[in-house]
Amino acid sequence: MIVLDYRDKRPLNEQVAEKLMNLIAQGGLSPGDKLPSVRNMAVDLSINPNTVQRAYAALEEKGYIVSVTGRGNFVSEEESWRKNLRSEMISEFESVTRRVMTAGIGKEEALECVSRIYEE
Amino acid sequence: MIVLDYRDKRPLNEQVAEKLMNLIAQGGLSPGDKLPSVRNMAVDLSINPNTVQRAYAALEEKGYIVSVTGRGNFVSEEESWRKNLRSEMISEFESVTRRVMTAGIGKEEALECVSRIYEE
DNA sequence: ATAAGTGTATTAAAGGAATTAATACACTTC
DNA sequence: GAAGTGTATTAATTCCTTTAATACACTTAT
Repeated sequence: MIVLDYRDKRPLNEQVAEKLMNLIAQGGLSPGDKLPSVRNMAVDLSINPNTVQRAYAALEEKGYIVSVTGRGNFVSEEESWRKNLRSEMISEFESVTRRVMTAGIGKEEALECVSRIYEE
Repeated sequence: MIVLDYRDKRPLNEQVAEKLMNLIAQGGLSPGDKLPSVRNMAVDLSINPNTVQRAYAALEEKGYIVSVTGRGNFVSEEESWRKNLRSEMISEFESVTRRVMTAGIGKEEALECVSRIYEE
């Protein structure tokens, strides 16, 4: 389902959470879908169950999933995270755009770059 | 000259290097300018000289500054880092744009966002 | 009802990376 | 020569992540 990148220096729990979040955002996991159990995911990734648990807890806090004791973890309905995701993404996009501008990259070049990515 | 953000979880040396790099890229420090000495900067930020030294070493490796034993650290001529800065910025911009696209934000909205930032 | 599978919580140990600390040395400027 | 500079080294400390080993409450299936 997901693959860890051990060159990535960030904590494993953050990495797991981010990869699952991306999967959810991209529709690889749909609302209502059941995620692998904490223990299974741990075996799958060869990491500790506690680490998976932290990743899941972070996802639940952000509204991406819902945890139900005894049943499992399930992808939330879209309404609960779509808006949040949008504003987070846009905010980050604006911030990077400002730095790009400051670094001396022209407006035209920036616009072309965006267009190019969207055409890929 | 710069201010540390202790909510930022990244290492201090990286943070110092990045903030100085931004200052240089934005013209807050011009080619030839002398940076605070390792020891003075350490006192200024209330951190260890070794940490400052690491930040300066990273900046020198990327060509932003030149270190001269006995004299100090000086901002490099622009040619030595402008190209590098451009490619790094563009690479980061592309990466964020992909994520923005993945998150379901449309091309038009992204383009408008860029335009808006550049008009500010 | 019982067993297996689930989320959650707790405590302890281990490991690694960043930071501090204390020096030392070579060089430049005054 | 003294003071200020960059650089290097080694050790200790501190903090965070991860692992490990359990335990408990709940749900599902048999």
